[in-house]
Amino acid sequence: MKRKNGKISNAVIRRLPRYRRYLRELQKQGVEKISSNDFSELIGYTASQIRQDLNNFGDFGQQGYGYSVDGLYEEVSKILGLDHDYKMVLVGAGNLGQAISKYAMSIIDQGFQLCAAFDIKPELAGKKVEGITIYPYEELESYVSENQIDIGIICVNKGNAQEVADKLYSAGARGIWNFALVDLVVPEQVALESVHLADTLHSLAYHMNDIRRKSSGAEGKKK
Amino acid sequence: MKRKNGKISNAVIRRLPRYRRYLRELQKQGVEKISSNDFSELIGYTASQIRQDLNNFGDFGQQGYGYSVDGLYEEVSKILGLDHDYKMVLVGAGNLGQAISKYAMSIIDQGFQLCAAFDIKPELAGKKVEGITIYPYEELESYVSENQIDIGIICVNKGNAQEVADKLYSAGARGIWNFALVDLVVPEQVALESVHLADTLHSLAYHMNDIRRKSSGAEGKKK
DNA sequence: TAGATTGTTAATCGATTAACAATC
DNA sequence: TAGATTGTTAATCGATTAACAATC
Repeated sequence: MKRKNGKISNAVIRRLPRYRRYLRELQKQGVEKISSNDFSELIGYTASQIRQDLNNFGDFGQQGYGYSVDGLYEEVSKILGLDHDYKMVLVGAGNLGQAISKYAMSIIDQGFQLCAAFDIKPELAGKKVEGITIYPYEELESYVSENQIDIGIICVNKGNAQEVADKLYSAGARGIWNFALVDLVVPEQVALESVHLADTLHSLAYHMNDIRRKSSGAEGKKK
Repeated sequence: MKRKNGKISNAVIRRLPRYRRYLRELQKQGVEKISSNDFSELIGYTASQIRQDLNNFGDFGQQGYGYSVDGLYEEVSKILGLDHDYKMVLVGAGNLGQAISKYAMSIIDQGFQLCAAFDIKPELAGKKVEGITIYPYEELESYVSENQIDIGIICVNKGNAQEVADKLYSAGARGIWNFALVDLVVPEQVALESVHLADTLHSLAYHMNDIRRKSSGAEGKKK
C-alpha cells in the first residue's frame, strides 16, 4: 500500500467501508476486474470520485484495464486496518449495552472480539450477557491493560461516558466506539467513533415531516 | 416556525439533533438565553454556522439579546418533527434485531413507540422480545396498514432488506430506519436513514491505524 | 498499434467562515 | 441612546466533478 502524503479527509474514510462492501459482492459473483465507470454505476459515486478516493492511497488500477476486484478488496481492507484483529470490551451492560453486545458478539468472524463486559451495578457482576461475563466496573482498567484491549465500547449513560473514556485511554485502549448520547473529548492518540442512535432517528423524523410538508403543501407554494 | 424556501442541506439536518441536545442541557441548568457566541463555545460549531443553520428555518433570535433557550429548544424540536409521536415495527428478530428492539423499547418516552416485531422464522412467532410480540412475517403488511405504523426498523440480513423496505412502503410506512448492511432504494415518499454499524466500526479501525502509523512513523517522514 | 481507462490537474460547486449593516 | 448580537451578504475554503494527458 503506497500511501501518499497529506491528510485524508473524513469524507473519503467514510466511503471506504462502502467500497469494500461492494467489492466483496463483486468478488462473490466472480467478477475479476471493474472499471471506475462500471463501479460508479454500481455504487452510485461518480467515476471521478472513485478514482480520486483510491488515489489517495496508491495506484491500484491499471490504465486501459481497470481495477482488479480481488486486489482492490485486499487493499481497501488493509487501508481500513481489517487485516488484523481487535479485542474489545463493553462498558455499561444496561439496555443499550446488552443490545450492542449482542451485535458485537456476532462479528467475531470479522476480526472483532468482545472479551468482557463491565457494569457499575454490583448485582450484575458475575452475570453473563450473550456469553460474556460482566465484571465490576472497578476492574475495568486492570482488565484492559492486562488483556491488551484495543477498543472500548461505551454504553453507559451520558453522565458517566467521559469518565469511562478517560479510564479506557489511561488503561491503554486506543479506540472508542461510543453509543452514549454525548460528545466525548479524547486525546489525539485515541480514535473515537460515536454512534448517536437517537440523532439518526431524529434526522429520520425530520425527513419524514419534510416529505409530508412538501406533498401536502404542493399547492400552497410559500414564497 | 417560519420556514424559508429552498432545500436544506443534509449537513444542516444532521446538526439539528445536536443543537437540540445542548439546548436541553442548558434548559436543565436553568439557562434562559444564549448568544451564538456562547453557544459556539459550548457546542463546538462556529457562531457563524449556528446563525446560518438556524436562519434556514426562521428568525429565532433577537438582536442585541441572543436566543431564548426554551424557545429555541421548542422550535428545533418542532423542526425535527418531535412534537408528535411515531409508531414503529421491527422487522427481523435475530441477533441485531433483538439488540435494536431493546433500545427501541427504551425510547417510548421520547415519542417513539415500538408496537410489534416480525420474523420470517416460524418458530419465533408468538414469542416475545423485550415484551414485544413477534408475529409471522406474512402478517407484516396487514399489521402496518391496519395499525397505521409510521416507521419500520429493518434488521433482517442484507439479502432480504430491500423486499422488506418495499413491503413497508406499500403498507403505508413512511420512514425506514435501516440497520441491514445494504444500500436500500426507496421511493421519494419514504424517508430512509441507514445505520451501518459495521461501517462505523471499520472507520474506527482506520483511524486507530492512522494514529498508530503517524506516531510510529514520526521519525521516518515519508516524502 | 489502437482503444480503453487510469492518474492527475483544472474547473466547478457547495458548505463554512468572516464581515457588517440592521435592529433590539 | 449605546452596546450587543442577530440576520444576511460576501469571501474563503474544501470537496466533488470534469477534462485530458499518460500509459497499459
